[in-house]
Amino acid sequence: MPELPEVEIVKQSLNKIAKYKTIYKVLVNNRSLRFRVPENFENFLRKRKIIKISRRSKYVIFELDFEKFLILHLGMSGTIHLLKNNFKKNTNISFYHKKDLPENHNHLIFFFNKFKIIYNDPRRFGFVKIIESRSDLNIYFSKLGPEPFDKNFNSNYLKRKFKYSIKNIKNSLLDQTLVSGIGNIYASEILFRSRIDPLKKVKYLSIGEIRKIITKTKIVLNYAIKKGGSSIRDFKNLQGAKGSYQKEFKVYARDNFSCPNKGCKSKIIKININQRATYYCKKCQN
DNA sequence: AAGAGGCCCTGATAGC
DNA sequence: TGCTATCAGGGCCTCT
Repeated sequence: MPELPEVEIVKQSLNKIAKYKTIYKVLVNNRSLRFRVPENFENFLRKRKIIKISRRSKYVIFELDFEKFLILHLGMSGTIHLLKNNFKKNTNISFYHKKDLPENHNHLIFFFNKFKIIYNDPRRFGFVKIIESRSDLNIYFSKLGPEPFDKNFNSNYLKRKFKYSIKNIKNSLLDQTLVSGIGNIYASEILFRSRIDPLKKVKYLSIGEIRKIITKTKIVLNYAIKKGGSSIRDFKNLQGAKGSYQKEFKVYARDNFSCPNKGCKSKIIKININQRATYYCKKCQN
């Protein structure tokens, strides 16, 4: 489910709610997430204060007191839900009503004084991890490439990385060690707006094409954040409102629709690149 | 050592 | 309707 924009929305919502709050209890209903939730998870988090919530790539990072960290990855189908202990109207933040919570797969519940944060994940590709120090946190993320908005994600960097690589550009955009945070939806959207064939080998990209990819990446991701993320199946913000960026999709899941470029009479086609659906216009992207 | 493919898992949908 | 097959937004691991 979640790519960088969706995780960013989750992070922003969590900060509004849980910043400076203390977790007083954790309940683990199911330890079999992507990685097994450790036996000491509940005890470790009990009575810890959250200093702030941040994001790196598609990971949510809870910074706790005494320089400890909790990392959360939502995998393909993870969602976060807020539940107020005593639901009241007229509060300045709207909470999930209990009836809107999914019935199953509520694997983790974090109890706060006035609310609960619930981690739900049908496919269980998501995971949590405790990190014991800031240096361990840096080590954990050391293999990730730059954030798309980072100044290190620039044309010199990509030129160097692409010079001898025979990989296609679609797959390269999904490579988290090259640039972190882009997933399968936004990869197709970025390449359409850059007018580049997703199958093109990166060593053959011109400097102009490389610059275009960088610019369009920032534009697409930024705009998606502004629109509250994409809700293909089930992505909602923590208050249960859906994002709306899926309405802006030019190609993703739009096979057999007409190409949205003015004057182009081609249809959007769907192909598989390394087992992942890829959508593009053969006429505009080459 | 880069790059491709398998695999973890449940649920929604399509096709018969 | 009810079965089976396919596919879904991620990333780790293994093999070549």
